[in-house]
Amino acid sequence: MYARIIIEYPIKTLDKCFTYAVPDNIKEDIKVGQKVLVPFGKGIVFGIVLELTSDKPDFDVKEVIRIDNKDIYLNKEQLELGKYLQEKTLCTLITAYQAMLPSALKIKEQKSKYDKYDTYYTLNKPVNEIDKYIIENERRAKQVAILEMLKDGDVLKKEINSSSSKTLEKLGLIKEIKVQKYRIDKKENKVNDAFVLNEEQQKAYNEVDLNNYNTYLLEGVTGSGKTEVYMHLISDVIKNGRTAIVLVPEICLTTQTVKRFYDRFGGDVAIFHSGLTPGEKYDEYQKIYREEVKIVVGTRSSIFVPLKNLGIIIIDEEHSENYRQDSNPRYDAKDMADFRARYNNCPLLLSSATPSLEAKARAGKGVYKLLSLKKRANNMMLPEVLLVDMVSELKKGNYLFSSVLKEKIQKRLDNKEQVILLLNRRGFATFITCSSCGYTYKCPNCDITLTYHKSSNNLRCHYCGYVTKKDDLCPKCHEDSLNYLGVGTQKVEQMLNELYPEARIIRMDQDTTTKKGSLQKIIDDFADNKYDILLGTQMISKGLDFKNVTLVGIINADTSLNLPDFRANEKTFSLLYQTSGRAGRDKKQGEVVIQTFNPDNKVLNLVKENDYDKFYLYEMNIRHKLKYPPYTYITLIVIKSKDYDLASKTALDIKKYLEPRLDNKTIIYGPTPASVFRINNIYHFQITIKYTFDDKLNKVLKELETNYNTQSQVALEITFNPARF
DNA sequence: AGCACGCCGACT
DNA sequence: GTCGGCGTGCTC
Repeated sequence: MYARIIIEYPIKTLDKCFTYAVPDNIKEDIKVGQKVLVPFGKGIVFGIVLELTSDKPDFDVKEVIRIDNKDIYLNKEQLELGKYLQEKTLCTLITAYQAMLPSALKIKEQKSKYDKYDTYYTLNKPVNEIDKYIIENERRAKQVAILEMLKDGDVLKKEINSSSSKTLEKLGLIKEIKVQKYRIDKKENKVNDAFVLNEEQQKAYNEVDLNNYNTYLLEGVTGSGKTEVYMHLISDVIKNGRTAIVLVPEICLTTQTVKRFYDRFGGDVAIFHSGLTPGEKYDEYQKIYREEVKIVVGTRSSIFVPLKNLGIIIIDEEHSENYRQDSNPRYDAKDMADFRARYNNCPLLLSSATPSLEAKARAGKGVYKLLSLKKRANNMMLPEVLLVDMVSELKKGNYLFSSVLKEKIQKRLDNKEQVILLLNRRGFATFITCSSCGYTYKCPNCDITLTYHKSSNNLRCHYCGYVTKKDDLCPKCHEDSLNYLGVGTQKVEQMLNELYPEARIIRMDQDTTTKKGSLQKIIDDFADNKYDILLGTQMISKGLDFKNVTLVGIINADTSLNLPDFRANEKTFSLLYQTSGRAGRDKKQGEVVIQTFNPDNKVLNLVKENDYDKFYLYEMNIRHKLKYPPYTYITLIVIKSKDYDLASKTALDIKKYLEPRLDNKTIIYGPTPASVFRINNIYHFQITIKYTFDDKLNKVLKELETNYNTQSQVALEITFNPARF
């Protein structure tokens, strides 16, 4: 028998099968999808078996050394999904398979053993013998107590470990056993079927055909109870003996959503997100392999879990950029979900209050089936939105907070209600500029404006980590005119403290949430009313459900509008609309204050109207005129090199290479310096390809990669459908 | 990725 | 004359 194997090195030239002989001693155990150890060149490497065959090759072969772990392997569906991923993103096959596995199972040398065990004591003799011993040794109270306990069931060794237990062990009456312990253990199954869907939810639920592949777009206003619809569908799927995957953007996971799934489905649920340790992920994976769980709730990479017989895939907050991975392999979890839904002939449900224009357009064309929830589940009105003109506020001397917002915050504090404040800081951070000569600090490696950190009085590059200290005088003109420009959450927090010394304020941003569990703690504390004001960046916009929040303030609505990105409007609308949706989720009516320097801006006014459909039509019109997605597709090629001339020359060469080979309706833009031109002294050029239909593209780009990506001084990076550029 | 083979510059 | 630079090519 021979095995066709791909090996662990993610190199274009090794992206093919190598044939090895299978020795007799592992013939019985070897399976397609397994991780094996093989000799390769001078050394020994890991690989994955892709095919087993009896055909003798016409060249000499080496033998497979051993199977790495016969219980862990990629199943047939995963193997095919990996090939699809390779095809979609032009990565190597091994890269695709690596991406599908949690770090503990990756195809490489494993540093540690991940299985975790608890040691228990258990009876080692029949009960009548034990009873006999108890009667004969009545006065040995401790020993008797232990035996009586063990008669009722095994007990953790550490709870009863003593000289008495050791004696009993020596006598052979009791013994130790090891039981694998899951790091996350949710045994209790508090199935709560009591929740009844309202009319709209019921209608959406009825529309979903669980027995066939179809893609649905569930468009539901904030607070309309989309999760309840998922739960009911999943409940049916499980009753039919099938399984479910629910994808959520990172932030939603640490929050109430997961709790709701546990409350509803208990031990049937496994979770996956970046906050888990490798050991925890390993354990969750074990539960799936052993078919102990039926539902996986997790972030992007959870789409690869080896759940068998999928009955539904749900993608919550469908519009989120987080479903696209922006490092290799640059896949879109939605594509992967589509593959798996087809493979398992089950529905794919995309869901959002502000669907991506792509999804909404497909729903409009009937490619997706549209389900809508227009009312909030509690029948509350959507919050009332107020736009405040900051130009005139600035004249009154109100820099960060308008008088309206200040007044409304005070009112909430008086009423013991809570406030959420959003600091929209995308592409906008605290930086230092000289008001005399205009000097700004930039990173010497990356051409990026350095961000000022007040606590350490230094400046940092957020791309490469470069740090320098702030001067007292401007390094260029030597005037004492170095000022802050832009605001960070720390600055806003400081101002809030001055304005409302009695208010309890909690900040939620990168700085305060990096530690494991700290995000969860902030959310829990705020939900418990331990704070009055939650101040945060974009991360507060999604999925959070605090009943006592009646006011949402958006401090600077404009920053994301000015992004150099064709999706700036879409991102802004989604961010503001979703953030507004955090207000008034219970019995009290919510209010939203949006501060802007462009009060006439169309997008902001559509947020004010709470009207996604109008926004959709408005934005589609722009996209149509400018030939942007969803009317076209975009593919981005980034050319990177330490050598400026080489990078720019290669970029030009590539353009010349592509022009005659692509469809003549396809447009090639560039090369231009990439939005971040220099990172860590590596120069970035980019070429943008815009097309509606080009069946040659994938093939041509594949050839391009093989032709150009072998030069070690230049690297190519191809992204289909980039989230941003 | 690693390693070997191979053809041109400054050195004990 | 040799040591060693890293460019090209191969690994079942």
